[in-house]
Amino acid sequence: MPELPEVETLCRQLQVKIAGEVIRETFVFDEKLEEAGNIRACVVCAVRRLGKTILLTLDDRRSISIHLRMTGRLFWHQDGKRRPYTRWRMSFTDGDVDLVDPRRFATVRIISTPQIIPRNDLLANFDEQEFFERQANRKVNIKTLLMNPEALAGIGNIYACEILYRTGIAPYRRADGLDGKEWKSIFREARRILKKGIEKRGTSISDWRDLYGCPGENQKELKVYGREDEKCRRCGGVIVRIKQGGRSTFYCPTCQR
DNA sequence: AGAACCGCCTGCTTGC
DNA sequence: TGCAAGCAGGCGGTTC
Repeated sequence: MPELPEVETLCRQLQVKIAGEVIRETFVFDEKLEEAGNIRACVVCAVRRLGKTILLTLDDRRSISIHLRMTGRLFWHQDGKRRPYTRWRMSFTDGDVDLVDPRRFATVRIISTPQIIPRNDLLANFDEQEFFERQANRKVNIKTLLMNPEALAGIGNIYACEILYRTGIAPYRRADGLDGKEWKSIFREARRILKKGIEKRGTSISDWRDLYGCPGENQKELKVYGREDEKCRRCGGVIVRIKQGGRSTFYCPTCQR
């Protein structure tokens, strides 16, 4: 599933491919995405990432806001064909960008270009002070907080598990029980892991593919996610899986306290 | 106010 | 083998 590194990978590829280009037309193949039709002859001025949202700024003060949720993918092609589960299309002079999404969770909205950029993105203009004021004293468990898009942008289940493993913090710890040193290590490791994920062009554990259909390489870097009952690479203990807020959390009970 | 839970979706896995 | 039930999960909305 696309998280920050996957979306960043797509944005970089889109930047090269469509920034400055004209959207000739958009096509809707799923009535849920109806509002994303009728874009005609608009220039894509900029490609930006806001957390896991892809923002295409147009030349008419509007933006196309794309969120891939679980199984959404963007796919560049020049054959004009419609692959299975294609829900929406942007047509350019020399090719198309298709939204392919089997489960139909992905959203495409046409919005006024936002002027205020949130400051909860660890890889952008992160506001640490605001984070401590508004998030660090909450009673939720740290795993759930890491995944909360209001608290931190772009971190989903896979990267949340990996970040906590690398910091040695148990996922069930309450956010308000963490000390300054632990928060520091969360920020540091989160940045490191997310950057690594971008370098590796994302985690293709299930169906993630980039704009050209290529898998990423980051799945080889995973230490806990999807490794229930397997050995911890650090201590040799067994990785366990628990449920938090309806979602699977993987962690090492020995290394994470 | 803030934490927990629900619903949207559908392909894949599991169990009988 | 075949079919139904269960599972996966981001996140906005609702409920507790």
